[in-house]
Amino acid sequence: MKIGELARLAGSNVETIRYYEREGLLPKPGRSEGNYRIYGPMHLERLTFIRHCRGLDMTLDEIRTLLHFKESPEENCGEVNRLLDEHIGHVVRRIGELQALEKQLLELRGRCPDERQASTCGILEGLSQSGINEKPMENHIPGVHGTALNHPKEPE
Amino acid sequence: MKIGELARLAGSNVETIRYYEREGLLPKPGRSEGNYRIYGPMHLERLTFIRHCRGLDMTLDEIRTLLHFKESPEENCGEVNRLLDEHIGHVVRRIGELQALEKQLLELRGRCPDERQASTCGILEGLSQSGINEKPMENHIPGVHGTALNHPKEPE
DNA sequence: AAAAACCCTTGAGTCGCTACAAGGTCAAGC
DNA sequence: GCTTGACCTTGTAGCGACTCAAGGGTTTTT
Repeated sequence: MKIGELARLAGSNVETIRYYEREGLLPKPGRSEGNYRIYGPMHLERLTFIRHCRGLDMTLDEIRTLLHFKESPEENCGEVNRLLDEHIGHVVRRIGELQALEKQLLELRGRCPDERQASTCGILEGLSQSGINEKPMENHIPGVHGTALNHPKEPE
Repeated sequence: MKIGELARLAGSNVETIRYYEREGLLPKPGRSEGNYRIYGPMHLERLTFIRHCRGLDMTLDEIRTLLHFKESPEENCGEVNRLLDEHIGHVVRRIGELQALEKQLLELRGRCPDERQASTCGILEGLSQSGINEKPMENHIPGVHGTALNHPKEPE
């Protein structure tokens, strides 16, 4: 199958597949006469695996590790377990951080219950004051904006 | 005051301040004879405001909007309230997503309670199967890895 | 045979910074 | 007066995980 079909089947998109190839996550497929990438079922399985992992918010590096174990069935999977435990720890910590953030935001929101002149808006006032705790973040779970799974865009 | 002192007072760092200036979030300060940026108290207040907002995981675009209202005290602050409500919505949604993610990860982890050969590891097996829901994410709150507030690095 | 749809490569852009390089400026100490 | 070292300047490259655009070639459909 060609790259477009693979993308459809895996719910991915074409650029992402080529990106994974560049990154060494997907093996380079064979080429057709016209220099098109030709994929087989194992490519689909591997891509699906990767997308599942990304769906679980793992980094490409973590996924690389997991793929290594998939390819070395005789090895001990203890590291897989550890990787997952650590990842779960990140998620749990991130949830806690976001809950603290939510509390702060709700408190801030409460300072301006109605619409008024910006000069007397309690929210803007609150943001100018101190007391907002900045917390260091040493894990790899992003903040509030962004980076979700990117899905192939819907036809319009 | 010069940029280094401003950075210290705001708990930011020098490069970030110059970056905000380039991005139009901080007004260009005056310059000294030696072409140094010279800041006043209002710059400090403004930078502090920005850092607070970043501490609440707002994007620079959202912050731009809020700054606009700070500068137009006669305007109605309804949009400020809406912006905050929307932002809270993002956070709440993201928490829900991460909780679902945690559940999935725990389930997955349960499939391999001990260390064994990778070929029989229930985790790797689970990741190869379908059934992992990829959810579209239209808000701007990142997933599990990364993007926290960047803090000036500690002296070692 | 022509048009549409697909594919190719290359390179740049996204966000919010961080960090480095190469150099200019300035106050203090010897 | 000269060096040291802190501070400043501009400019550039890098992070992660893609995404998109330009400018072609190939295949499929009409």
